[in-house]
Amino acid sequence: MIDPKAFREDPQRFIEGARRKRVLVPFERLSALDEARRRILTELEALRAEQNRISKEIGPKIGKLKGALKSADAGARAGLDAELRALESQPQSLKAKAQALETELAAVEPQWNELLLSVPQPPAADVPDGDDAGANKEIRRWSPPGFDPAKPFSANRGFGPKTHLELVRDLGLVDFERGVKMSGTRHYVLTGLGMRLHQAALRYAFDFMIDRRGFTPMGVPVIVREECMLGTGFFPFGREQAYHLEESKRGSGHDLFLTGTGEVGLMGLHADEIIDASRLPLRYCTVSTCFRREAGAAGKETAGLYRIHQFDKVEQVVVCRADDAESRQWHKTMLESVEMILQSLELPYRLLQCCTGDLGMKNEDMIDVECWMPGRGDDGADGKPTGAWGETHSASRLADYQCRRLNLRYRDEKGRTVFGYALNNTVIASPRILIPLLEIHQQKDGSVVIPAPLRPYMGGAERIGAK
RNA sequence: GGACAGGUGGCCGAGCGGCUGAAGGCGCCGGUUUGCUAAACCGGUAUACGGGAUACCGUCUCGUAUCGCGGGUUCAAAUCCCGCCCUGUCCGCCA
Repeated sequence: MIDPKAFREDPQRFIEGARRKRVLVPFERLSALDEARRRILTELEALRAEQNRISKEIGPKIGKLKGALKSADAGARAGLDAELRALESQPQSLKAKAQALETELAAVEPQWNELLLSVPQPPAADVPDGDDAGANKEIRRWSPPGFDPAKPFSANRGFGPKTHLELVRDLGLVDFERGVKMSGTRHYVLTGLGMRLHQAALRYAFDFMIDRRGFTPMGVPVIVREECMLGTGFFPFGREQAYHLEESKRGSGHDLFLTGTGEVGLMGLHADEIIDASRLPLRYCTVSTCFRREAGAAGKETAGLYRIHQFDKVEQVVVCRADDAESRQWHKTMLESVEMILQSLELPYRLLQCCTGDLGMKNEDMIDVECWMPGRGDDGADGKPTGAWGETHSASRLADYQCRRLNLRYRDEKGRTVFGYALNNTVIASPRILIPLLEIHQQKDGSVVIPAPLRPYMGGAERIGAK
C-alpha cells in the first residue's frame, strides 16, 4: 500500500509511477474519495466531540434524576419524568446526524481502501521504462571457464545436449507419470538421487546463507491467514495464484491459503509490531515448500520441472531502515550471495534489470537472475535444442510498500515509528535449479557430474549415472 | 472432536454501564541523592488519524478512535446482548 499522505501531497509521483508500470488506476476517483472521506471524518469527529461533551454534562444529572424517580411519589414522578426525557432528548439530533455520516463513510471507506491498495509502488527513478519482460536490460553475465552460452552446447562440450527431461528419465531422477497420477498436471515425484540432489541444492544454499552470510534461519508457516497474503502484497491481485483452503465452509474456523513463497511467512513474522531500531536490519532465511496454481499459464511449459505447482525454495528477506541507500546496498549484498552460489555450482547466468512494466505492484526495483538451460529453446539444425536463459531467481526492493501493508514498524532514535524498507530474493528454488544443474553438468556418456559444493550433501558422490 | 476457563497498555493485573485511555505494580526513560554501583525519592512513559499553533522537520495543543474482531442495546459500553476469532486447561484422537 502506498502512503495516503504522500499521495495527497504529491499525487503526480504516483500517477507517473503507475503510468511507467503500465497500470491503470482511476486516480481522479481516488482523489475524490480521499477528499470525501476526510470531509466526512472531520464532520463526524466534531459531532462526536459535541456528543461526548453533552454526555459528560447530562450524565450525572440523569443518574440523579433516576435515583430521585425511584423514591418519588406519584405526584412528583410526572415532573421528574418530563425533566428526564428533556435531558435525554438533547443528544438525539446529533445522533441522527452522526448516523447519517457513518452511513456515508461506510459507503466511501471500502472503495477508498480498495483503490488505495490498487496503486502500485512507483518504480525507482533509475529503473528503465518498458512494457514487459522483453524490455528488461541485461546488466552482466558470468560463465564458468570453458563454457560460453553464446556458442552451441556441442561447441562447448563436444556433444549434443540432452534436455533435463531426457536426463531425469534416463537417470531415474523424476517420475512425472506417477506425479500426475496422484495430483494431476504439473506434478512430479522426485526419485532416488533426484530427491537427493534436490535436497542437496536446498541444504547447501540454506547453510551458505546461515554460515557465511549471517542470516537467521527460520521455519515459518506455509499455511497462512488472508491477512498475511494481503499484508505481503500477494493479495488481492494474486488471489487466483494461491491455493485456498475454505475451512469456513466446514462451519467453523477460518479460511487459509498456501503460500507461494517463504517471503510471506518471513515478512508476516513481525506484522503489527513496532520493533526496536537496534534489531535492524532483520535478515531472515527460510526453506519452505511453495504452492502456485499457475492460473493463466495453461499450455505454457507443461512438460518438465520448469513450471510446477509445488516446489521448494530457500528465500532471503531483509527489513532495513527506511533509507534508499541502505536498501540498495542490501539489494547488492543479497544478489552477491546468489552469484556466489551460482558460481560455486558453475552455472552460467545473467542478471537482468527488470523494466517498469515487469515490476509488478509492490516493487520499486527488481533484478532477475536467469541461468543458461541448454535443453530449452528451439531445436537447431542438428535436432538438438539451442538452449535458452530461464529465470531462476528474483531480487526485489519494495521500499516501505510491504511494511506499510503489514504495519511493520521500527522505532528510531528520536522515538518515532517508521515503516521499514523490505527486500527479498530467491537463494535457490528447486527442482527448477536442477534443470541447469543437470543440463550444464551432463557428460557425453549420459552421466551428470555433481558440482563440488553439493557432494558433501550427496554422501560424497561425484556423479550421477554411468562411469 | 467434547467440556470448562479466559482474551484490558511493553509485561503483570484491577475495573464489570457515565467521574476510565484506563487504578496498582513491574519494566523503561529523565532528575534528585550518592565516592562508584545499588537502593530510596520525584517526574515521565500507547498507537493511529484529523484540525490548529510554532515554524523548519522537532515540538506543543485540541479533537476522534482503539480494553481480541465485528455487530447490537443505550442519551452514554472495557463494562450488557449476539456472532466470530484466538489462547489456556482437562478428556479423546494422533505424526
